[in-house]
Amino acid sequence: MVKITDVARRAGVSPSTVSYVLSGKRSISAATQRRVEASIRELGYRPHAGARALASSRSNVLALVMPLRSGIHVPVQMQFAGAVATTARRHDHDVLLLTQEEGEDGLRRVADSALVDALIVMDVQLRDARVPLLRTLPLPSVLIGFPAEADGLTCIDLDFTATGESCVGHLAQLGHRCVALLGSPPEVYARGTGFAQRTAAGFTAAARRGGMTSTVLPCEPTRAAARETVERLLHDHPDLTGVVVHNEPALPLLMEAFQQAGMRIPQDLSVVAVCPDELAENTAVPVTSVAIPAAEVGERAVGLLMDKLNGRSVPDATLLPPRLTPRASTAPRGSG
Amino acid sequence: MVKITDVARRAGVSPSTVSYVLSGKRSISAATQRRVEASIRELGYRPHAGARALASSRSNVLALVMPLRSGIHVPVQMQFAGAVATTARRHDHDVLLLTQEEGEDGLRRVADSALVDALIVMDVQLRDARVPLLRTLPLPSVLIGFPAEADGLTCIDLDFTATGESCVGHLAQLGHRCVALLGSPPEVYARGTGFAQRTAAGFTAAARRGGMTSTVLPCEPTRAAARETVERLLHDHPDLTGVVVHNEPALPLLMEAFQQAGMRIPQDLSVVAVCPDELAENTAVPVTSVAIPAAEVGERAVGLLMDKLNGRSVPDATLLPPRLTPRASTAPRGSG
DNA sequence: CCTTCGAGTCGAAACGCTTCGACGGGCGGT
DNA sequence: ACCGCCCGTCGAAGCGTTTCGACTCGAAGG
Repeated sequence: MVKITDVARRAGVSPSTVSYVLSGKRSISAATQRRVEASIRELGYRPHAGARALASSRSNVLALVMPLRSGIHVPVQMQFAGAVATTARRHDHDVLLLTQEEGEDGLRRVADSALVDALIVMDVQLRDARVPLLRTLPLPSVLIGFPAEADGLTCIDLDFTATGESCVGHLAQLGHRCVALLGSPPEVYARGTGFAQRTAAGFTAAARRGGMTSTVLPCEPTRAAARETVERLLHDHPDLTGVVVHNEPALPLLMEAFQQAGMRIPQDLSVVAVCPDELAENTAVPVTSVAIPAAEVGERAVGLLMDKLNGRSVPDATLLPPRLTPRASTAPRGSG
Repeated sequence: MVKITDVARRAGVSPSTVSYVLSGKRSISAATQRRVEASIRELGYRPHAGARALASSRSNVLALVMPLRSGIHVPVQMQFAGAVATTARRHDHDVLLLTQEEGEDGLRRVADSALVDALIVMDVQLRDARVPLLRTLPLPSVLIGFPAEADGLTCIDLDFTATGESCVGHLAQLGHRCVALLGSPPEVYARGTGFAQRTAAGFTAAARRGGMTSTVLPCEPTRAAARETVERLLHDHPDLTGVVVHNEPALPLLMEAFQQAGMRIPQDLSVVAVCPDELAENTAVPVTSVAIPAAEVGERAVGLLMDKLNGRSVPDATLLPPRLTPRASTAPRGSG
């Protein structure tokens, strides 16, 4: 293994000088800098991560806590993780993957052992057991999603309230008066998952403001559940003309169920979804949708964390505005 | 921060004794052991990961290299990653997430800097640029998938050749004589992805052995591509009665396209898929399928790595046998 | 009864890096 | 011409573990 002393000897300087070239924490003459860099390159030197962490009490690793719970859409999570990983690298950090298998102890473990410098916590619940723990840990963290009590924590997410509102707004503009939200499986609501509840809240509030009739129904992502949900919905609300679907895997199933129930899309029923564009573009009828900007959330989350690590102050809450893309699944009421 | 000297003092022993209690590398009297463990517990001691890595030249972290390429099914990857993470923890290791963004340099970086002890490399191509590099690295590694030249490397995967054969076998048993394989998008074949090619090889060989007519066609996971592929297939092979689909996102699209082309499943056409059970059970007609045992692959991969790290010898190749689950999408030929 | 051995413990030397204080030499200000 | 400063560099002291010999017992073996 080539170490800093080897680099130093070859460049004719002391190890500390090499270190300063690497970190830029003291000024170094251009000539020395060049020699040291050449030496590093020629020897293929890489600082030993452990030694560095020990001496500097900075590991340059951040933990990504992915619960991998049921009922959440995996591709979105993955897109997010990918963005976190590549953005972290851009800031010279690596990413340690933590699943919820370990629970809160896992967080404490990596924090106490100084394995990581900071935490990114995904899939935050409204009453999340990890949140009080995060408050006590000496490490900076960023949450994806908002717990009920978010004060003092740095959180970021798509603005799901505005998302719900924006979907309703779109339908309202097209003249729809009776709308429904078909959401995540019941377990997701039961867990108190913020994004599900916020979408529902925004949806309901906007519908009420617009004087529209509205319902919210959870839905399992199975063919049978989709059919049953649709039947119940149409039975209870015969004048329904618009739905918002916030449940990726169920979206195609629900659309099919509506069509089999005799509702043509968009002639009889307008559909808006909260889902990735890729999915929205590949359903039987391309779906008007609001995408979750997973990549942007991931990037910004890392950015926030870096700011905190570097002592810069950051906003407590970052809400990304929804962007609705109209497609073929929505049309003015009565256009059939 | 509480350190090993604190623990030692409180237990009335030397730091080295604490270390030996922790590692079990020397025998310690039961009494001492108890006192040390109590001390650890009471102080909430966690060894500093960096210091440990420096002194022992073992970081207890392994790298998971996930390319995040296009055309591969994300949920399966994720299931795999989850299994790796939890299994690694069971062996007292953590997992560092590496995307392909960094390319081969990323591998070299984490290896040279001693950030990780070992590598798990996913989505291996037949001619993979990372493979020669892995040979030169001093770190043990396990590949998920098989490159063209696998000698000297430890690889594990579902036996895709047998999978292709098994699907054909199932169709043959039902009396089908003209079959097709609808596979991954062309880009996946173009990259020389082992699993795609092996399934095709097994499929074709088994069909030939059985005296069946067979075709292999790639397919993009879009509605339009699915329709076009199906039309072409039915035009070129009017006597087609069985298909194997090895392309998760395209599966529902293809089934729909077949039905719209007038082929009822399973009366006119039997369909076998290579996909997760969850997907197979939620298509319009539940699909006979071979699932990719992602969790098992992940677990075994970590197991192999641990064996290598501990100097145990391991088999070069591990091929998991396919398990075909019959469902409603396959029936004897001419049963309609 | 003396030697030998192993079990149990300790002290000290790494491990490879960062960082702090110090130092020499050139420069500008007076 | 002198003082004080800042720039660039160095040496040495850590950072918290692990691990290697060495040491002390008490027990087993001759």
